[in-house]
Amino acid sequence: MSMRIAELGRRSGVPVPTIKYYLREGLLPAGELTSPNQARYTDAHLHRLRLVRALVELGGLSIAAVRDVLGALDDPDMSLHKAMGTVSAAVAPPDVDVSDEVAHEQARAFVERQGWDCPPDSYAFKALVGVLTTAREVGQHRFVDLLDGYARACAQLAEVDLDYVLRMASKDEALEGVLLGTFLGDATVAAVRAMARREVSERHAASEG
Amino acid sequence: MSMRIAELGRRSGVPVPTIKYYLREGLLPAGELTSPNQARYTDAHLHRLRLVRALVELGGLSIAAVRDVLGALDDPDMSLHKAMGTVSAAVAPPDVDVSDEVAHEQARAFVERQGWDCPPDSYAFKALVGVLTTAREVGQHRFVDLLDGYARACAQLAEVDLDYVLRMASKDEALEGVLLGTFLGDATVAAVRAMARREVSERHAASEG
DNA sequence: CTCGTATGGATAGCGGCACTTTCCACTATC
DNA sequence: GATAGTGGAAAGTGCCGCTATCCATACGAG
Repeated sequence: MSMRIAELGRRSGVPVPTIKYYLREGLLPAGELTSPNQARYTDAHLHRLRLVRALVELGGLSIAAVRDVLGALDDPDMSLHKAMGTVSAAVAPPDVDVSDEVAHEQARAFVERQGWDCPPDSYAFKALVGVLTTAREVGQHRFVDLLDGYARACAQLAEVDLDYVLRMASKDEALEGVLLGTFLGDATVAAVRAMARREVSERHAASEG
Repeated sequence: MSMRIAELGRRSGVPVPTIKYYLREGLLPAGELTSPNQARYTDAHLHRLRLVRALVELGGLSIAAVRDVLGALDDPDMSLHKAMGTVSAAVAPPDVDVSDEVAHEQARAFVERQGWDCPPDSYAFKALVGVLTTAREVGQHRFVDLLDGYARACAQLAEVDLDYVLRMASKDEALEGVLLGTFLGDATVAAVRAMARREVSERHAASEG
């Protein structure tokens, strides 16, 4: 279905000037020009626009990060594996301090213990080192002991995620599934974790007396 | 140990003007005045300052949100339960759209299925509705099917977290543990999840051929 | 005692970012 | 032919997390 910019705005809930801004920033492909100052937009534009908003609002990504992620999505040579890396890069805070030797060693030992193959220059590894560094700085010296418990739960999460992606019909769909799965998944885990913690703590309080 | 503002800055790595800014914003209690323009700061200030940086940098909280969270920490009447609510509120994006009836029903049914007691006006519930709404908007209609799998993993995470907090000696320590556990935990889960996903997808690729 | 440096406190300024506003010549539509 | 909408460019806005500048005063080495 074809539409003009006003309808695109109405159907997405995004103000027209903002859509123009996204077009300018390359987050949205230009519409098909029918005359020098008239263009038509399709459902694909609407879909992409909703995707942008989801990344910005739910994922909290900057405009530049959204551009990177969408670029990966549009790249025909993009594998699922590489796409995950791009997403990790986009989510990661720009400056993680990786200089803490102890935290680095804790992370390395953890990865080894799990028998995982995660290179120290990957974003995931750096992110973990950053967290462990922070934990040490704020005096949570036992925090590192939680990692193995977390790993078991996360492995379970990964199985669930993989199953979801494998049900996708096309590669393009799977790519978008991975991308969204990461953001939606992180947000979902945060929410469900809060619910579960509440539940577990109440159960504990009840059993105490 | 007692120090002046320059040393506080040096030991925390935070510029002195920024510390002054935090003092102004009420994120850090004033030092003890020894004369009209001289004050002394203690290790408690240093600890608090590191906490603030962790919340800002790792948790991505705004200054106002940090103030709320720290206020909860300082409140002598604060229970672990209430503290969790405050933290959830601080992490939550300010404006979640909860008007999607279908998403709301999906969330309600999920909570009921789990046998959980999570009121629809809690931040966790609203956050989940927001995620499900977004999932629907971007066309991930099967995303809701992941919830039960996530719930099992999150329950496991919650057990691990609870165990960690129960080992804390004092209530104050436990409060700070809960607070930091939420932020550190979310960041850790994101990082470990990325590692695990990578691992699972590689294992799958290997078994395929 | 002196003099350079540091301090607390107040006020103003800055840079980045995600939009918004304004303008224009032009076009579709009523 | 009047009115509203359009693509495109450029400048402006508001917020936020600092950062810079000042000042009267206080410390601390010599």
